[in-house]
Amino acid sequence: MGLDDRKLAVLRAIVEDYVATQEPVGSKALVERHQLGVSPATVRNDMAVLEEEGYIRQPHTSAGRVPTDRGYRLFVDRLSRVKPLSPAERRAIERFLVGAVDLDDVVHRTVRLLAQLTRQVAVVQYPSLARSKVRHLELVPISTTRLMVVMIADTGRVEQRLVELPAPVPAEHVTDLRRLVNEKLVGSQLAETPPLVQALVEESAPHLRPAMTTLSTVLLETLVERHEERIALAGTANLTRGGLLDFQGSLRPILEALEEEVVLLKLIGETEPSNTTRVLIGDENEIDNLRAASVVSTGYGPGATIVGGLGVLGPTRMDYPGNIAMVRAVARYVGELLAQN
Amino acid sequence: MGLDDRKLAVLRAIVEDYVATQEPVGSKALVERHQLGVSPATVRNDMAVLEEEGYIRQPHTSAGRVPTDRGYRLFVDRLSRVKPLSPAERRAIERFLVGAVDLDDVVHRTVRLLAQLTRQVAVVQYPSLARSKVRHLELVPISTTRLMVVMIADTGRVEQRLVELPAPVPAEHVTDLRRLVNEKLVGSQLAETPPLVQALVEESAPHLRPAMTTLSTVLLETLVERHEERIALAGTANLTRGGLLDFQGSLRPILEALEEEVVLLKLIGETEPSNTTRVLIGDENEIDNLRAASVVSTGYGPGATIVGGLGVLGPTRMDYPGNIAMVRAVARYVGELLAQN
DNA sequence: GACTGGCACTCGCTACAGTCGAGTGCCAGT
DNA sequence: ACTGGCACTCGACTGTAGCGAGTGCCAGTC
Repeated sequence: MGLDDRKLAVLRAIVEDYVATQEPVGSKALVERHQLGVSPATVRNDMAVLEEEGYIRQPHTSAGRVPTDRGYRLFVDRLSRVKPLSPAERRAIERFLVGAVDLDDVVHRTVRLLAQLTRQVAVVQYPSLARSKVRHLELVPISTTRLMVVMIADTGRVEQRLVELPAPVPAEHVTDLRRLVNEKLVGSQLAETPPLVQALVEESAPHLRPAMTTLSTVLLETLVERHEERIALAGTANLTRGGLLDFQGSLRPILEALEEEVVLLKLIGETEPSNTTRVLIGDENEIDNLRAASVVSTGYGPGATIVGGLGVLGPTRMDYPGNIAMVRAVARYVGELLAQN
Repeated sequence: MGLDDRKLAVLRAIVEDYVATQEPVGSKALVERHQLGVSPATVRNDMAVLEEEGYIRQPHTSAGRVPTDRGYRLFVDRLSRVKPLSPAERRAIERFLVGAVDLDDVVHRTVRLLAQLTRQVAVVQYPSLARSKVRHLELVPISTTRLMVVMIADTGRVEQRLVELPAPVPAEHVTDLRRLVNEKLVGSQLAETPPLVQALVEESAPHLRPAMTTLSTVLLETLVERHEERIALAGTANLTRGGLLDFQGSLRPILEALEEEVVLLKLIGETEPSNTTRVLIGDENEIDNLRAASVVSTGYGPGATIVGGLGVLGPTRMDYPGNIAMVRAVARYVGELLAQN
């Protein structure tokens, strides 16, 4: 399988042209627009090889070539040149993110920014609770048998939940509970909380036992098990660009997938290695509904740690180098923002 | 202008058939499917009148008739018969809403339920802060110069915000601040808070003044002015049903509009009169992007008070009676749920 | 042996003509 | 006031033809 340099150059040219024009690209157009230094006929031969190897294909016999998922993959892995952000883009990022007052605010601004820059659907995961540390736990008595538990994480996330106590608990006891819970849990990673919470129940004085027991149940339930992850989404209108040519005519499956938090988490939440950008192209995607889409995602967080993921989703025919650059840049800025916190 | 009973019956039949089949309906089909008791020719005469009056129109000369926005309006106002929920639907509502642990949970379940029942896009506004009363304000010291303010509303909503203090404040002072703020504000409607907060600053002891001042600014800013309203959305995938025939072929403007919180609030947030369902049909909509859509919305809240709005959005060609019934039913159930709180 | 020019061929796209039929408007008759 | 009948309109569909982009292949050249 000789994929010499020129064949690779041809593939790169095909991808770039197709992404730009959205139309199958033929041999003649190719030599005109790129300095390949050979004749159309030669390019045709190369194309035949590329097709045989599965990197490109013909929509119909008398049409130009279009990259396959495999072609995009090769392009992303070996052929794309890094595309530096324009000063305007750089400025847009800075301007957009200053003045955020809130974690909510940061996340919302980020997701809108990403959608606007890439002109794709943007997804941002809130800092994962599992990766956060407890900064403070507040117990607010609502009535004698009701307690509002508020957990503040070091990433700025705040979760709250109402607790129904089995029996009335006087204010002093609440103070005790608050002290105990904070002593034990503050500073610990949420994912490692369960044994600590367990110990808390066992060690607590008899008169606090019942309250502490229900409290612990709720803590575990809310903070560790149940929908601990949140997601923000923006730019769905961008799916309609490219007039139904992408996504083989129906946005249905895409929109459906975007409504499932679980799916989105799978897409951008799994990004482990920092500094790396993950690119999923078409079929590589495990979610059936998204077989016609590509995802560019990365992790973000203060400094080198990663507390969540963010990324964009669009047609396989997307500007990979550009999107990768933007996703990276935005992730870096958000990380810095969180570090200042 | 004679719109006798039969003409109205004809209009109703046209609307019902068109909504069901999505195809222009002709005179012959009409008399076959409905017991109008007259011949197609007579119906044709009636149709001519209805068209002249602007209730229906012909997409092209040799096609059947289609209702206009005005026709739908008349249908909704005078012709539609209430459509009682099926037992299955009733059960679905109940099943869906029990087991909600949280306000967040209630809202999310509600919006998904609505989307599923109506097969349209569903929108639910979180209980409006402006209409809520303060139940408790908690001040959590994060460091000596940072305070987390947590506000718990009687509707179950919880808002928090970080405050940067101008100078370090010792723990005892925080306790004082907490007491003062709660004494003054608990139980008051949020919309009426500003003067109270103002008074709070003026009345506070000199040593608390600086802290109270910044605190008050943040309180006003977060709770009254800034994005006090939240919205949940579901069922956007339903827009793709009816295969691009609705919305004249492009979902673009609709999706764009749905991303703007402000727009959605305008749609469902304005619903004042309880017990009433508001129906906006096509052009009646003030938002240009939504000129091809209809909105059915109503207010909800515990008992007779209204704390927020909810509704559905879909093509003008929608099942108005059904959607009205469902929106109402869901609003009532959610109200009951909130009342139990 | 690699590249090139030339040529025959494929096939989707567009335009055009013709037919079909659903649906209409109108009118004379009951 | 309603009805049956009839001429008419016009979109949808079908089939044909011509165009042209693009290909594959082959013989020739460096």
